[in-house]
Amino acid sequence: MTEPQPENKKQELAQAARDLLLEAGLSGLSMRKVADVCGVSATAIYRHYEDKDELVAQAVLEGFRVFGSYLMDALEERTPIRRFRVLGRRYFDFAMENPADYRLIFMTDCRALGMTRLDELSRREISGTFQLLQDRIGECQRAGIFTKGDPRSLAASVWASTHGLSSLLVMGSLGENPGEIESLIKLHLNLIERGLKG
Amino acid sequence: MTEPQPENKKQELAQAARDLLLEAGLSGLSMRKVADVCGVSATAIYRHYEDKDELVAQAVLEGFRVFGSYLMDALEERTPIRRFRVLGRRYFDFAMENPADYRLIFMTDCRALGMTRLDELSRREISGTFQLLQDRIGECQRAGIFTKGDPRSLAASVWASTHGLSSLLVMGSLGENPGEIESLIKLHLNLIERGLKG
DNA sequence: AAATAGAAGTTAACAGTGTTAACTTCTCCC
DNA sequence: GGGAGAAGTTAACACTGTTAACTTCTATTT
Repeated sequence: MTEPQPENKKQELAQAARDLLLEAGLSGLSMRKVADVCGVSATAIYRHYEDKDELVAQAVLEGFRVFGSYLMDALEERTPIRRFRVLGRRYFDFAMENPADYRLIFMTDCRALGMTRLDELSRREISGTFQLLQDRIGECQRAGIFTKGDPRSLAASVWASTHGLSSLLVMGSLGENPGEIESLIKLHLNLIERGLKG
Repeated sequence: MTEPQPENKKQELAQAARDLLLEAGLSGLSMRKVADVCGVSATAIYRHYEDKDELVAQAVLEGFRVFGSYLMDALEERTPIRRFRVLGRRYFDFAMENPADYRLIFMTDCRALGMTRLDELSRREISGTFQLLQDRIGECQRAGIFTKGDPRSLAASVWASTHGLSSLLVMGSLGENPGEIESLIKLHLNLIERGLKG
């Protein structure tokens, strides 16, 4: 038990990569820097990860876990409409409280950067989120709260506008004033719900 | 007049950079490749551009011009509501017809990549687009077509959802079927207009 | 016309990148 | 004790953006 806390090197490397990623962005991350932080040579990383792409994907995976935990709060609620509302609210909460993660997950053009693993991971996560939303909309429809119509299309519409607003907020395109931001989110959530009620 | 067609080297370099960018993405672009295509040494580029960031920004600038020309079509229309509708439609047209440009302009996290010039450029363009939209909404309000309310907030809402749907479509998260895509766009445009009519 | 200034190009080089190959070192199991 | 395999090492390769020093050409000025 001479080790500090990390149970194994693989996790320590991923954590170091994540720290660098969140504070300095993709351009601030290099194999040698990660290795230095962990007191190891750069090539040692390749005993644990196939390449940089896989290391980055692993680092971002933790962000996905956090994201998932935010959304899962919605399932604690007891009625369909409350689950739907909390889902939307928690999505924005995640974006505003973890902007660096949000950018990495949803605003990084992985293909253009040649990061295929991270791309796959993101697509899967987006897919999962989409399904979660579609299910919430479906149960609100069955409860007679929302208008009838293809839940897939409705989910696409809702998810698109939610993602769009989050992106703009995270980028700072709509200002930094917390009060204004909150009122934009409220307006948006209202607009969405009104649209779904037909 | 022994030159092929480009009037000067600076433009030729930007065009070569743009070609590489559109076909191979950011990771497929390097100073040496651009130089090779133009039959010149890599360091010659620095006689025309301060650094890679500036070259890339110049290459993407052409994409902004195309984007702008799509949106300007809206101003040809003769009534406020038609201008508003065409603006939305042309936005989607641009995204679907120029996905690589769309990604570069609106889906690249420049800050995380250390590309400050491109970041600035994108912010300015986004800002301009936002103003254009806000003005269209404003004139529809004055014409009594749209509900009263802070045009800035309404524009944010509309622009967010439009950008969000475009992003998802460009990423292929909502499938590739042209018919489905078109109906999603139609659904969305309808939803927006309905929301704005109160 | 000769001289000179400046732009546009060159090569060599530096520091940094991801990644591979070959070699060591350690630990565990038979 | 001996072998296996995981985890580490250094050296090296092929790239990356970028700088410095040097040439070369063109155009203006005297």
